[in-house]
Amino acid sequence: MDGRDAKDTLYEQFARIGKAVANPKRIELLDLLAQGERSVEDLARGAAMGVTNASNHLQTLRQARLVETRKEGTRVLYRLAGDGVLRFYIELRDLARSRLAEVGEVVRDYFLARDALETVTRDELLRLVKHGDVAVFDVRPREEFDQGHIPGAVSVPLDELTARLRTLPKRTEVVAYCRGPYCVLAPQAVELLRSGGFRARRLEDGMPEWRLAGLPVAVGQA
Amino acid sequence: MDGRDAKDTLYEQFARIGKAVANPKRIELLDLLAQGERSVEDLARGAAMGVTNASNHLQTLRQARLVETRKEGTRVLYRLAGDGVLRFYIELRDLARSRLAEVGEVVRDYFLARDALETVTRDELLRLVKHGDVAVFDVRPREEFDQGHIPGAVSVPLDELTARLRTLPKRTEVVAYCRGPYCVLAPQAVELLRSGGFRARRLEDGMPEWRLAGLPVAVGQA
DNA sequence: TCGATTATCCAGTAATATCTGGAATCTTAG
DNA sequence: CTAAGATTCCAGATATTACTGGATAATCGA
Repeated sequence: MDGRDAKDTLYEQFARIGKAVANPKRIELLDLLAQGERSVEDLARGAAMGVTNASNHLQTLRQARLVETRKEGTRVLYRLAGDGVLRFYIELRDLARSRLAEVGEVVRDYFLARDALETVTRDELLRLVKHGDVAVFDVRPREEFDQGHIPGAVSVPLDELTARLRTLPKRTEVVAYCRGPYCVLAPQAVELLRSGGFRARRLEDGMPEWRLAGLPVAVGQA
Repeated sequence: MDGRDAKDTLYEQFARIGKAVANPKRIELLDLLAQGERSVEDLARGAAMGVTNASNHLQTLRQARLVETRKEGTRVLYRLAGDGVLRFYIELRDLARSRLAEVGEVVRDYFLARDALETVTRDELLRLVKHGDVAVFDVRPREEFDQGHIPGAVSVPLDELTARLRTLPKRTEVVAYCRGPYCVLAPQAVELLRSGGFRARRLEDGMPEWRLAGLPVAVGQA
């Protein structure tokens, strides 16, 4: 075994991971999977692509050992292959953050302007929940809520929010959270709540980061 | 701005980072740059490729903002663009670690069998140095030592080690370190030292990890 | 067992990446 | 100002990747 050959093999293994995240669609799939396991068709719909194509990308991710599968009846459920993958994805995302400053104004505003809305850190939220001072809204789709949510949070998908406002006492403070820092659901929810006269903030990031921080997670329907 | 367009742009930015590390040679360049800044020709030699090719890869890395440049006379010096890049690289490397178990026995042994040799953690080494109980050997090339090394360490490139052994008291314990967990310099040094009758161990990882952990770094010739 | 549903496999095509040599650019030494 | 050295730009051949649509395999409910 030559030193050069060994090195080549080593860096080739590293590059396998790199190749897996060299495609925007595959990253979007990883982002969806960070919320919990999902079927191929579901993922294809979520990432706006054909089922065949989604299946192909998922195969690629599986060969790189970033995702794992489980069969349930006629469907194949994909999930992230461990927390290491999530840590890696978050590191990638944070590193790419500075690049967003370069792309068009429009995109920048779409994702970054929301930082202006006041956010709550995980620790703050924990404290608030413990004192019972706030209502915590999980504004993701209900299936994602069921797969894991912050204990004490209630599932309020965005399209049900308006209806829910009518039964909510005006003086309640609300903290909304969703998939992560680039998810637009929580910011939209906060906007809706504020225009309805409520005090509302959003969690600075989302469910995956909460779980990765080792904080408690509740599973199943509330 | 449509939500789909915005998402596409977002994930495209993430994928730019992915594409940058989708090639084994580029990863090897990053690995070299983790030790400090180097010129194009130097990097090309270190990664065993043509200068033109190396320059191309470095351009790619620069466009992804993973590296930055500085001109010095007729040469261009490349360096990592901040600690975020190093953190990302380390996360990638750790994630790829499990894949090494799949490749041939030969490669696995070349890099992983060395784990059998007893290692020292960073905290242990700090304590040992403070008590003055050990000699710390930096077995990387001298240029890398000059760009940053553990305070109190002496530069002993591998090819000078044998000569150095003659002036070393037999009862001295030595801790050797090099570029990182996949670098073969320190393990080879330990082997040499032991076969010469010395007590020797190696640091579990290398200089970049030491620096990233916020531990003190000395610059310049000892 | 049969039809419906879900996922994967299998070409074929368009697009992209990699590597190589030679030419062009820039900087310093003399 | 000129020559030499270092780096980048450019053009090409080759290989790899991304996506599409049709065919195939696996599973479930009736």
